[in-house]
Amino acid sequence: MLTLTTNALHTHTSSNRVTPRPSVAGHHALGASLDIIGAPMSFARNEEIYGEGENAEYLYKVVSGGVRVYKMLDDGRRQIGAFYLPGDVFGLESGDEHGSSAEALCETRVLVFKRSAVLAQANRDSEVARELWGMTARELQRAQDHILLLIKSARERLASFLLEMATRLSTLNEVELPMSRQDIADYLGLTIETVSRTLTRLEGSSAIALPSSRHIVLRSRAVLNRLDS
Amino acid sequence: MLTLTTNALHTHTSSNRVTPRPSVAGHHALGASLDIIGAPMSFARNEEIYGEGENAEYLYKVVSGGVRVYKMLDDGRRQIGAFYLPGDVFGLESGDEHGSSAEALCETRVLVFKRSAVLAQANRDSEVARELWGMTARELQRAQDHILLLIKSARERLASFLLEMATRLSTLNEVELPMSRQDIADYLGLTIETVSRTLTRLEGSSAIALPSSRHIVLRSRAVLNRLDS
DNA sequence: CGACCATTTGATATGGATCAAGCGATGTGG
DNA sequence: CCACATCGCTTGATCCATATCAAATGGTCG
Repeated sequence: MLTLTTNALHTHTSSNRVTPRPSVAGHHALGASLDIIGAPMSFARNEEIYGEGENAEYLYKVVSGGVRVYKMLDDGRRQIGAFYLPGDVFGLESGDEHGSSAEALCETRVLVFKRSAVLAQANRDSEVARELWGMTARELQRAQDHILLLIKSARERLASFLLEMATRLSTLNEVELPMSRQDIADYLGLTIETVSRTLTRLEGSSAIALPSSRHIVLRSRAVLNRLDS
Repeated sequence: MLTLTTNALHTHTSSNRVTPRPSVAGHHALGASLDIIGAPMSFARNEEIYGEGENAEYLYKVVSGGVRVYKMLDDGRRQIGAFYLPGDVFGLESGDEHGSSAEALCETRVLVFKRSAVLAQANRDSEVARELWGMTARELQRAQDHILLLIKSARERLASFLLEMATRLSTLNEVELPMSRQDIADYLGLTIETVSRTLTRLEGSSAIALPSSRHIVLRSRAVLNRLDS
């Protein structure tokens, strides 16, 4: 397996607060692959990590917080293609430039890796190459699931979304959402009002509870799974 | 570059009419990669090429005709994830089983390749491995564009669709669609009636002409591009 | 406390879905 | 060769889910 681990310091393209850390010895070669070392870095809520069209010089792994990756349409509509949560790798493009923009959902720490270093490693080690391919394939899988989401009703989209978040945040029945209603709306292809109303109705049917707007309790996975369609 | 060419005979998993052909000597190693040989095969309109969940033993390249790849939701809704046209490769999955089903849009000829052979080749030749990764990346790109499509209005979706088809069929201003209105609807996340009405309206605004239902003339790319949003 | 931002709630509008019928092309059996 | 069934597509009438516009509420931070 390819493991992208903490470490070392590294300069990033822009004027961002880099938070270097002492080298941790805990990275190790695993099977045929070699770990690659990343520089820790922090982003404030809504801070841009990279922009669409920029040179894809780096690759990122979320340590804490969360990231939205999105595209804008000329008229201002925004489509969030994916959310990345702790443990997720993002920014891996096959072309030389980013096809989307990325921003931090909230105070977020990531590890930054030089794309060229990773690609060089892949050239030497076919296990690493396979792993990179696998990452792209999983992204494809995710995109295809997203397409399937977008043909469902608002209720179904929200149910799917909540179940997905619970799984990815690996919390059993409680979700602490790192993103706003607007982010959810732009991910699900809905308006903020529809998201809000739909959540309220899900609460009404006691599928979920909403102790606070970002904190959601999945009361009945059975119901949500059924709605998930 | 990895080139998947005609050739050889090969048995396919199921009882399909295989149309073997004499070996053509015209495959050649290109750069670091070696060509791989595929068996020609034909499928009738609406014939299944593979089903969701089946073992992904083969990989396909369209020679003529067209293919739809789709997923079904439990309640019968169908989402077409992609259309494949002459020159396109499909059926390449990272996992061992197909995530979608594939069917011929019309009488279709393909070349069939053993997945295991292609993967073995990729192991030997990192150029081939890179090419496979690139194919997956292009699929991802396509899926992301598809997501963007699904948040647009019906008119925009149709405009984008027609422009895409014209490009992919590499016809300047005329498109001979290989797929039905229902296929288009399931690709665009609309109903057949909306597709039909929207095309009629596009004709009304002289953005297109409809000499016959499958034959569409792009009268004004300017208008279509604008609608494309 | 007051300003600001995120979220909810309400009233109304609308694009696309649904239900239903008609139409033209294609094919089949008598 | 025609009568009729079938299929794919279009068109019409109506309905409904979600968008839009607008305002109220609540939570957070200086």
